[in-house]
Amino acid sequence: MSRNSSPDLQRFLDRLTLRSPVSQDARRAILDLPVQAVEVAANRDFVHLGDRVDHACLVTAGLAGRIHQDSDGRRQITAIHIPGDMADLHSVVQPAGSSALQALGTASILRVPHAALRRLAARDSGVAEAFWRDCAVDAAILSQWVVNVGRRDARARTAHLFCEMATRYGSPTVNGGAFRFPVTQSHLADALSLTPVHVNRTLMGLRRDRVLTVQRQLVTVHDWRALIELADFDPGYLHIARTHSWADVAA
Amino acid sequence: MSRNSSPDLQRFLDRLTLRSPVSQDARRAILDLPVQAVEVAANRDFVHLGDRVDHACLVTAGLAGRIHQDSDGRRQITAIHIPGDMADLHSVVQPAGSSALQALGTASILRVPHAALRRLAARDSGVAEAFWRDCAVDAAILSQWVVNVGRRDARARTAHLFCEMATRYGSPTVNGGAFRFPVTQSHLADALSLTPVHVNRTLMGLRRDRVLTVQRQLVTVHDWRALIELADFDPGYLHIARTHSWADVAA
DNA sequence: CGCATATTTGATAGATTTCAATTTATGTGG
DNA sequence: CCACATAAATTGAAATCTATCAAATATGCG
Repeated sequence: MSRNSSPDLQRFLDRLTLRSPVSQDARRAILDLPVQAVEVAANRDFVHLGDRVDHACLVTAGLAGRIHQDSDGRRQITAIHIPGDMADLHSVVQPAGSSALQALGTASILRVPHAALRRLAARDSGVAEAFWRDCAVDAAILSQWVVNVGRRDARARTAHLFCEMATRYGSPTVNGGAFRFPVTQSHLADALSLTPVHVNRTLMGLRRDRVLTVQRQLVTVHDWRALIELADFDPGYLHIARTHSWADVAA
Repeated sequence: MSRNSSPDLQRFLDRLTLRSPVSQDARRAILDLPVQAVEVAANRDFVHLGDRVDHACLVTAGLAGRIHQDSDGRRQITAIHIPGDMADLHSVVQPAGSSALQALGTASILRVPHAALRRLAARDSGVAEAFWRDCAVDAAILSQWVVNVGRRDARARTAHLFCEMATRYGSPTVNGGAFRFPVTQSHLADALSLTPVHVNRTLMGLRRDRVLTVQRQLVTVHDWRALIELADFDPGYLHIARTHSWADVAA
């Protein structure tokens, strides 16, 4: 277990600070958190179904998905985590998970012991609140996924996922409308509750209509306005306070 | 704003205690929480979309639903809360909601000021953890809803909702397989991402096959084993520690 | 180059929606 | 207690979206 004020912990702290005030002491403590680096091969679980874990997983590279699987083998991804996300911060208060975490493509993880996180939260109620708040945002995202999967057709659903991911990645402000999103169409199908075949057709439709293109793992949005309109997307639930930039884009 | 050690706060405390250890001091403090009672007419929002609230809502009678509505007017319920649930405990750390809370049928609510809840959580890290944990369970339920809506057909989906609600109500242990669930088929449709017409047909199918009957607002389960099997239901995610009784039923 | 994985294509089947109408419950005032 | 108004549940037929199955093509990688 190493202690390193790595850029990875810094990124986690930045994410936290985006939504909650964090004291100077707490910042230092977070950057000093003990961590253990783990590399995970593509489509490998790094938290298994039913495991009782004693650490949370900070994604530092690649993507992590929360995977549910029913007894007939049907898969459903209920969350996608990007670098800087603590994929299972909630495990601090609920170590026995009812789902697995899997690398979508190769991924790098930093294990952070629950003990250290708890100690931090117990000592500083501001940190406890910040952690709780981040979990609340994850829950808000989950609500949107229910709406997405439940009430939008394949096209709108797909558009909405791309809107969400773009916003979380910091696009379009960052790269002028393109962002790397290293998932396969099968992963998308698992996240969108569609079949891979239908994802393919939906993506082709979006390309045909000059809304966006997905090539390799690069998503290029040609028409943000159309995409947002299609998805009926309102970024408020992400609490990223970047709404203004969206307004710019959609204006 | 009255202070009453009402049975309603007691029920909330019981729910909390089910999942987290709560100190004697904290128990007293919770029962002493200031509250304001509100009656809500059927299908009326008591927390409006976009509202910034300064209190959380404890359901004391009836049912509360978290409602999302897209720009085309399609409705989706993303959570159903029963008496004893704090329907928006997360609002303590995230007062600006992206969804509304609505009474499904007439409901009674107790408003609990955020200020009082925060004060409690800040003073006692055990309480903070208990609150956080309850939110984590709500999120786990939400995950299951994504799976439900995304990957199960109408019949399994409906069965799963009834399993969840039965477990949360404390059935089948309590009433030998029957529980009051005062929602209309339209409400069910909104929760299950189906049309009211299809909910109706699905319920009739379940009745025909002697799995369960819904009459008025009473759900009577005739064949728990079949229901659980249909739903592919595993109650672990609810963290109610009542699994043993399910085993009895399903044995 | 050749294998494994990912994407694309076509045809058909099925589940659920949609629309429109009817019947049945539920509650209320006379 | 009945008559009425309203909401809820039920029914039928047609339309639509998405799944399923099977196969072909493309792509990445050793």
